Amino acid sequence: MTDRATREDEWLFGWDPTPGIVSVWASLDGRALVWRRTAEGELVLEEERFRPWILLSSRDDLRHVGAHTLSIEELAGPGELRFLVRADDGRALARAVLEGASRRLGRRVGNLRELPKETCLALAPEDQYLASTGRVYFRDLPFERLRRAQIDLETTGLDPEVDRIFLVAIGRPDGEAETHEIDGSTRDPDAAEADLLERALARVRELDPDVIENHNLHGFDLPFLARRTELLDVPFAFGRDRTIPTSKRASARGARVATPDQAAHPMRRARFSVAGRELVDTLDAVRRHDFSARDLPGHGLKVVAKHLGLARSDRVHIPGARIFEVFRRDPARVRAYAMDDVREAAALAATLGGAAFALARMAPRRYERLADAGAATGVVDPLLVRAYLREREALPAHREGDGTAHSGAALHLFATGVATRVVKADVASLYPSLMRSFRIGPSRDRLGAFLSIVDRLVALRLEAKRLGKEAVKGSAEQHAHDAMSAAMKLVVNSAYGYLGATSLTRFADVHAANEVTRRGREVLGMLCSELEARGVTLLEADTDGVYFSAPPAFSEDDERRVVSEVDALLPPLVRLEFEGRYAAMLSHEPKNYALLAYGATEPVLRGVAFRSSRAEPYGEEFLRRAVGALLAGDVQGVRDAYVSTVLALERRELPTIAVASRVRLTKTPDAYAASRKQKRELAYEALLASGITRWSAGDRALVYRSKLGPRVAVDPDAEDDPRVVRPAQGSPVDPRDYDVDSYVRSLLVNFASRLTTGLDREDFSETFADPHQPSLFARRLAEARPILTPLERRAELKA
DNA sequence: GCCAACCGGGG
DNA sequence: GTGTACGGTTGGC
Repeated sequence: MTDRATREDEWLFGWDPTPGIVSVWASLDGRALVWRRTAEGELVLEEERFRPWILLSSRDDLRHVGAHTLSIEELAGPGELRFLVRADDGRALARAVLEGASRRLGRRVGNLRELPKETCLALAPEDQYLASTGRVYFRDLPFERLRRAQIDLETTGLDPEVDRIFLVAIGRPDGEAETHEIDGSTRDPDAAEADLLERALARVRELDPDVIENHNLHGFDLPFLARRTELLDVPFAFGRDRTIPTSKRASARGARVATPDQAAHPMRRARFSVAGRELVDTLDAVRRHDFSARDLPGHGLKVVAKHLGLARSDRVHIPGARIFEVFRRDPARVRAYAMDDVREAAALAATLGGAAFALARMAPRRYERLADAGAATGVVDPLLVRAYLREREALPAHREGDGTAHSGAALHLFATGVATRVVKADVASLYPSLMRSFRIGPSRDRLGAFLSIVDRLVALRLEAKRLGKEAVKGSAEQHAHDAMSAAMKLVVNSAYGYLGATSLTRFADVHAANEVTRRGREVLGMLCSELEARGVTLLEADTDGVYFSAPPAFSEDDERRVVSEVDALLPPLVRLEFEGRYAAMLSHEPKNYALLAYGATEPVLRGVAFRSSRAEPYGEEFLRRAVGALLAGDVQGVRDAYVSTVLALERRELPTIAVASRVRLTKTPDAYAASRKQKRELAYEALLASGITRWSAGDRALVYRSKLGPRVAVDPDAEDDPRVVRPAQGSPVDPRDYDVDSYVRSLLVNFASRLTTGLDREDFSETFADPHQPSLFARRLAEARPILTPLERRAELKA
């Protein structure tokens, strides 16, 4: 009997030591193609045999089958899926089960997936192979030894039915980039494009990468390439085994694909898959990263590369809609642009893709699947299935929820208005910590594998973080430790989601999930009252964090002291951390607030009440100034911001664009003409009144209210953007004919109103009084102070 | 104006 | 044989 620690290691990392696996392609006939990279870097292909297997809840459907064709093993324990059935050929195995089920049910059952999922578990062939052999990808193979390539298409537009591919950029395994482009001298554009696609695909096969990467690879490049090759009759083949065609696999975030039975499955989505290469989309890595980090300004390639410091400072920029037009004038510029793109995609894949790489060394699934799977269904569930199989323990059947509602986290708003000396404290990884501290796991997990996996991942993560810090900055070693840490974090944070996902995961347990949130609310409530007992004023608390205001006599050390005093009272493994301190906070509504950092003049605004794309620039600017002044305790400054904005409007000192709002046009001219009788819409009225009769759905415009009605303004920042509508030629660029009364009113109603909680009623009226009425209390505002109003304690449950 | 549905990306 | 959450934006009444 192996000891518990060794078994737990096997649950997490598998047990077969085969090194260097870079791709697996298995089929139900029991054949597995395994591509490996040797220590010398050479690629070898090994053709393996394995025994396909399924798990059944009953052996009844197999009574008719002779024992020599397949083997049935009854697993231990109370789990419903207790018969492990194996055969040399998985298709024969499926046929036997289906024949038995058809007899029993008196109707034809054509596919294992039609059987209720609580009676049958049948994995994809690769998953069967990896789970039963204990093999995993990339053992002893550092990320740097993977042979990676990137492929990026430049097209005339976004629709493969009508647009063409005119350039293909390829990032090579040696780190260089190259481009292939259409032969413009050819008469026949179809032949020219077909020739380009043939050359590009041949080049990919020649470079022979283990992994193909790009940003939105599965959402754009591959489906576009698939459709163009189909239309042009070019073989869409770039795998390592040309006898195996490029195939599709169902994937919720794949591209929509046409199915023969559109009526039955109208919205099928799929991703492409090829034998011998892993197709990895950096957009998945970006989304996964931002899911926990929440620090990215967007998920586009350029903006992420820049944010992570991966972009060359002089990289070429071309707006998407203009790429083809630029190519015709200046092809060298587009080549440089496309090569910058593949280099950034390669850097991004290396920086954020490490987590999936680390997961592929643990979970029994293909690397490309671990790169895009949700962590709960795609990583934790396969780990548990392999653990139960390894222990010869029956698996519990999938079970729908019993109707118990999933309860949520706590959200409290304790006070509104302006507070000073603000501290933010929060509990890191609250839910995993509670699960570990109180041993809350799925009730049907007889092996205790779930909590053991979470415990080990937390320990491994701490170790990886420590090693990452010790490693040389920027080294491959540091990268590997950081990736490991990111992968562990991902899985640990998904553990709670796993419990709650009753319709998705095998061991889901809504009662356990509710116990976690209940403990979470308890901890939040306790830390709030303990903080309050130490003399601070609570402002807002949400799930795992709290904002409070320290008394004037407190030093920063005192602030830190109360946080650590309260930390000491929390359950083991649950740690309250001091996260930050701010000079002031305007608390408006739950999750709508402004913070002023020490030494800063500009506040940080959070929540829909303070930021909206529809807000006109003059109002946003006013709000920034006014909130900044209010947070600094300068009520006269708020008044000054208001008066100067009103006067600037009245004197027409503000440019027209300052009062204009950005709108997106969704209706075509015809569609609006049809609906105009029922309802007039400001944006389209502005277009018509400005003499614009032609635009397309998806275009944008700057719209404002003039004295004579809605008008379109000229956007100087979008001068050569073809998707931004501009007024007829000859109209003034900045007419400043806006409707002053309307914008003065809007300033009060839509912007000044965000400051009501920070001032008492009289001060508010005084601050926002008509600038032309002489005040009766000229001196009052100099002495006015912002206010903070404690609310009756109210607790709300989040949905 | 309010709430539900949708989106996030790619040329 | 898949499946995030969340904050912001759009679109339908």
